[in-house]
Amino acid sequence: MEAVRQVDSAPMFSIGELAREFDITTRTIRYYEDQGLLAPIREGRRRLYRRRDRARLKLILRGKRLGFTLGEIRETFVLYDQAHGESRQLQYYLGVLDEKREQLQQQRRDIDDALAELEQSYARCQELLSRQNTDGAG
Amino acid sequence: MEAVRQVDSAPMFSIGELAREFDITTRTIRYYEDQGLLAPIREGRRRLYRRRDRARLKLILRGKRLGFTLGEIRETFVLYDQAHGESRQLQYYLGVLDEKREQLQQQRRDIDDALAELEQSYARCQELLSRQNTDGAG
DNA sequence: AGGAATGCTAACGTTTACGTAAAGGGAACT
DNA sequence: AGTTCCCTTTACGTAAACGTTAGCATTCCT
Repeated sequence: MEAVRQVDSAPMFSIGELAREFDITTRTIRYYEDQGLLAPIREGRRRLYRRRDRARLKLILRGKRLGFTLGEIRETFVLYDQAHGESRQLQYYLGVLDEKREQLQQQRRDIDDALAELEQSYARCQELLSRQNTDGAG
Repeated sequence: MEAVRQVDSAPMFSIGELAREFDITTRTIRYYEDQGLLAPIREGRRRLYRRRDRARLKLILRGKRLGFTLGEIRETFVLYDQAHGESRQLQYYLGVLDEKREQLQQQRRDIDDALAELEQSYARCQELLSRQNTDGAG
């Protein structure tokens, strides 16, 4: 047997499969669960990850690539899950989203700046090299 | 006297001034120096930061906003400072820059994805609210 | 001159995000 | 039956990035 599957044929994953797929350790995945970021179902003692668990893991890893802490990532999950209720909750959620958008846009500006500077360095570097190859050759 | 200045009128900053300007603690700034990221000059025991020290601090903070570690940031500084020499160094530097570009572009994709999802959540949230205001009123 | 503000070093404390054993259960291959 | 995987919990260890406290020197203000 390769992939763990349920009777209803909904795709399920073992912790090892996910670890291999995303190139992280099983320890890391368990730690995320410990921190309230994942909630796989159990088959006996074993963890079974559904599609949505796998999707959340993807979101966690993307968040990490962007420099967010696990705490920040968890908060977005909690908020998202709570955003199906009263008007006050929804209003609050909208505010949080506004802040997040601000932050992401700032990050994009930072990235664009960094990329621009990188290209300048790249060009200067190439110039130096081509000069060395031209007048340094004997 | 407000800003610390040298005889030659080159603008200099105290650690406190920089801390206030960038909304960080002096401890943080000293820590960056400890980690080899900053190298202010001394006037007796006191640190004096030149324009380039301030510029580096800006770069550090931008790097941090993008989720880079202080170690990664230091490496870019070291490489940049060394990139004025032999062909081999320059070649190596170009390779590093290629990797950095890859990474930054990945991050931009992540951000764009995150922003797109955020806008979807935003729209759904607003829809829910407008519905509540419409058929919930009476 | 006396106090407040600023700066210094040294050192211990703290949070985050895991790494790394240790000790064991259960299935499967030989 | 023995070994090999894969999974489990528990728990101690660790690197990074500062926070915090202590004790002391300067400098500014009044």
